[in-house]
Amino acid sequence: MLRLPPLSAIRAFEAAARHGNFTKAAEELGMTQAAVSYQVKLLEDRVGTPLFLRQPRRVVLSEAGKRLAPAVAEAFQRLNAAFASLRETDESVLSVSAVNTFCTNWLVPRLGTFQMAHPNIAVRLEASHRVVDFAMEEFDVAIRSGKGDWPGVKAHQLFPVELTAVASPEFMKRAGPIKRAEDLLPLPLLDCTDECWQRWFAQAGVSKLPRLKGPIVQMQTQQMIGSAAMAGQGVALVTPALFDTDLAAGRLVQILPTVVSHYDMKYWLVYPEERQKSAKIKAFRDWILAEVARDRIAKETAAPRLAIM
Amino acid sequence: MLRLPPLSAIRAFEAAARHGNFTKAAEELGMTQAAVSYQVKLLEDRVGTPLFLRQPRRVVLSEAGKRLAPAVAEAFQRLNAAFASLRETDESVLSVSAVNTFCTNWLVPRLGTFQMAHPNIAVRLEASHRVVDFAMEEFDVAIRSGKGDWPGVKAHQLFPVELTAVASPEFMKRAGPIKRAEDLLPLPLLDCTDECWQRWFAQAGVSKLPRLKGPIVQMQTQQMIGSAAMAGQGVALVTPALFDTDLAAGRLVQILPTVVSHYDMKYWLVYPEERQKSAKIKAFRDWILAEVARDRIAKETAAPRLAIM
DNA sequence: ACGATCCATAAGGTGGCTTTATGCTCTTCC
DNA sequence: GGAAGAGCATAAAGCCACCTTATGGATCGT
Repeated sequence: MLRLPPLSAIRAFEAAARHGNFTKAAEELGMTQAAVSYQVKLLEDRVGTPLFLRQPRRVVLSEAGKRLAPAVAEAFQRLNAAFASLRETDESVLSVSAVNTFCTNWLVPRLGTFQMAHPNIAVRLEASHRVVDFAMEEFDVAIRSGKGDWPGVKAHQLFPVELTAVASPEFMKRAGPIKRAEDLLPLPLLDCTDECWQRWFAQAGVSKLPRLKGPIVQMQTQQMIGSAAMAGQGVALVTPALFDTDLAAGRLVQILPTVVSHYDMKYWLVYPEERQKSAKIKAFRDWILAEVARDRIAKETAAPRLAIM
Repeated sequence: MLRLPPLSAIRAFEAAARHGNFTKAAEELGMTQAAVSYQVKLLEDRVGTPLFLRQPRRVVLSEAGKRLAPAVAEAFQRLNAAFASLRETDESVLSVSAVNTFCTNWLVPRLGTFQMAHPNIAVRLEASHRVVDFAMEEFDVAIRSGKGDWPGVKAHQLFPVELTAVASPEFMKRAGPIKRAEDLLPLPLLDCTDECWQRWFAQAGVSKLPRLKGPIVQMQTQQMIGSAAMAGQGVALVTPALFDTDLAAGRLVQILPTVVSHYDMKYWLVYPEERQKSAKIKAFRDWILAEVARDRIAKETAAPRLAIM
C-alpha cells in the first residue's frame, strides 16, 4: 500500500480547501496561518503537484486540488461521524459489575431511581463474584469489596462490610427467647466454616467458640446465606445494609445489636482512573454516593429493629 | 465541530485493529510496538473508553473498538483512494505553456514523436506570450525565452534565440540579386521597430542603419513576421530553428549566413524545482532535450541553405 | 499613497512522538 | 516443571517535525 502523506498536512489542506483561505483554516485548526501554509506546501511536495493556485490575496484550488478536496473532506466527515457516534452510543450504556449479593439486594432495588434521573443511560448489570480487570473485560464501573487499595482505579467507599446475626421471625419463635449472644451457641449457625462467627462472638463478649455443626452446606454468597435464614434454617451472619429491605419487611430480624466489621473491608465503587471524566460514570458515581448517604441517614435516625428488646 | 483525536493515534488504531496485533501494526507503520501501544492508549484516553481488551498474548477490539474500526478503516481507504487516483490522473496529462512561435513552429510538428513514446500522457498545450507563473496558473512545464535565471525553476537550455534574415523565394526573385547585407537596406524590413535589425546589420559589417519605413505593422510574434515574409511582404528577421520546416520546404530562404544572437537570450524548458521528480515532467524533459540534440546534429551536418551562394 | 489583507519564508524553540530498554504474563516446548 | 518465546505495558531519554514569531511582498480598497 502506498503510504499516505502526513495526516496533519492532509487535515490542513482539507480545512484550507473548505475555507478557500489559509488564515481562516488556521483559525479553525487552532494554529497560525504560517503553519497552514507550511503544511499545504508539504502536501504539495508530497503529491508532487500544486493543490492551490496562489492568486492575489486569495488561494483557489488547482485542478488536482479540486479532485482531491471532496474525497478528503468526505474521509474526514467519516471520521468525525464515527467518533461522534462513538461518543454518543458510548455514553448511553453503563456496564456495571457487582458482587452477587450487593447486586441483588442493594443495587437492583435502587436502580429505579437512577433510571428516573438518567433515562438516557441504560444499565447493563452483571453479577460476578470475581474481581473484574477493567483492561480485560468491558465494564465501566464495578462494586468490589476490599481495602480500596487497588492500583489504577478510582475507588469510592460505600459502606463497611459489617456482619450481624439475623434469622427469620418464625425461627426466632421456635428457638425461644434469646437475650444474650451465648444463647445462639446451640442454634444452627449457617455457614460457620469461616472465622466470622468467631469474631462476632468475640465482639459480643463470648469467648467460647461456637461448635462447628457436622456437615454444613458451604455457601458462596451472602445471598444464599440470607435466603437460608429467611427460610428458617438457622442464624445467619450478614451485612445488614444488604438486607435492609428484608429487615424492613420483617422477613429477617436482627437478633442482637452486635455488629462486627469484616476486617477492614468495605464496599467500594471503582472505575478506571483515566475514565473519571466520563459523563455516565460521573452520573452513576454521584447517584450511588447519594443513595449511600441517604441510607446512612435513614439508619441513624431509625433505631435498629431488634428481635429481642 | 468537535475536534478529532490526534490523527496519528487514529492511524495507529486503524492498523492495530486491522491486524489485531500491535506488533504487526507497528511493522506496517514503520515504527515500534511501543509507539503503537502509546498511540492506542492516547486514543483511548481521548475517547474515554477502551478500544482494545488486553488479553493474554493478544488484543481484541472492545465493543467500542468494534464500532469504531470499520468506519475508521473506511475513512482511510477513502483517503488512500483519493491520493492514489490523484497520482494516477495527475500523471496522465501534461500541461505545457509555450511562446506562440515556439509552440506552432517547433513544438507542435514534433509532438507526434512524444505521443508515440508516451501514449499514456496527454498533452495540453497553451500558446501564450506572457511568462507564466507556476504558482498562479496550472502548468507543468513551460518554454520561455530569457537568460535562464529565474528563481525557483529548473531551466534546461534548448537553443539560443538567434535571428537571421529570411524571405520568400518569390520575394527574392523580385528583389533581384543580393550579395551583401547592404543590399537589404532598400528592401522592406519587416517589423524593424526594435533594434534587432541594427544588431544584425552590425554583425554583418554594415554600420549604416536601416531606414525605418513609414508606418509599419508591428507584429508581436515571430509567427506573424514569418507569415508576412512567406507572403512575400518583405525581409524578416527570425530564428531559423523555429522555421526549419519552412526553410526545408523552401517557403522561406535564408538570405545571408549572418546570424545574430538576441542578446544572451535562449529558449528554455522550465518547470518548478520541486517537481523534478514528476514522471511526466521527466519524460517531457528527456524527450525535448533529445529532440533539440537531434536538431543540432542535423543542422551541423547539413550546410545551411542560403539564398545567395 | 497608505493601510489592510493575505500568503510566503526564514529562524528558532519545544513538545509530541519515537526508540530503547526492561518487565510482566501467558503459552509452548522440551 | 523449567526455559524459551511471544506479545503488550511502561519508563526514560532523545530528536525531529511542527508550530510560532517575525518579516516581507503583493494586491486591493479608499
